Amino acid sequence: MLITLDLESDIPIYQQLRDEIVRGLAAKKLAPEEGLPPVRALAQDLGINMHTVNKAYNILRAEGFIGVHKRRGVFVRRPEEYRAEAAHLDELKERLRPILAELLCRGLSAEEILPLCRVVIEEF
Amino acid sequence: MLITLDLESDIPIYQQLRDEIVRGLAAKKLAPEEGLPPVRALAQDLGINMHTVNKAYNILRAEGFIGVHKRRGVFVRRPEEYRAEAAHLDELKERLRPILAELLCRGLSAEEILPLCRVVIEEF
DNA sequence: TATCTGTTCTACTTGTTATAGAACAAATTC
DNA sequence: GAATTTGTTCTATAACAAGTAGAACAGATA
Repeated sequence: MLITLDLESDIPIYQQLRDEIVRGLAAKKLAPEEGLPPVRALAQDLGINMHTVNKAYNILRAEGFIGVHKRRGVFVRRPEEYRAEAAHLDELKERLRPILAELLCRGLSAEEILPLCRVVIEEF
Repeated sequence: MLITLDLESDIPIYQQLRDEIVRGLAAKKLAPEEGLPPVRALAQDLGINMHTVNKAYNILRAEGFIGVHKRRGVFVRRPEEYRAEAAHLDELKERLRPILAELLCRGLSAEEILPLCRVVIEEF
């Protein structure tokens, strides 16, 4: 799976890495039980620090997306294990709100925004 | 217009304030040409520092939403002056992507996600 | 036993966030 | 003209986050 980072971005590297892996899950480019690279190897690959990769992995684990075995390393959990619950939906709606607000007040209608969302979804 | 801030949040105060004002625009609770409170008064009202308000105002101005007169203060620009252009749409799609990806990989289909977006839009 | 895994620890640098106070320039009001 | 109100700019400080670095640890496995 290809991971792209922008080291110039004002989005933290660990956040970008976390987002890229979630994107891989959405696009089904990461299968359940599949192993992710060791923190040291991935850090080397991406040209970043081991601790930065570790931070991304820890967030993903806290979010339920991955699990950790000592020695076997990090692996993707099964989708049943991180299905959306009410709390997730609330938090995701909170994060959607400011973006949708900006689209609205920049003159787009709901009938223009929803197809735009569909396009983004279908790009995965 | 009511502005709510969460000083405990990990989202910076100036960002929350900026988002609240954009939300006010989306909800049409802020009319074009309407004046916003002076930085000192709003800071006092919200219990935050003047420079924090000023930072939010500067972001909003850079984004085209507000204008500044010396002495008359800060005012809302007309919607024609900040209509979405291609660059805006690209940036907003980028910001939507990780959220929609998370909804997808947590098991929601496009047919569940789009109505959810509609609900958020209709709450303004 | 040796090795590979994530984890934890200290340490340091850099940049961001938020606060504070002072002073400035422009525009308006008296 | 003088005083006032506006955003702006400056210096300063404290707290925190991000990223890097190196070392050491504990568990699992070959």
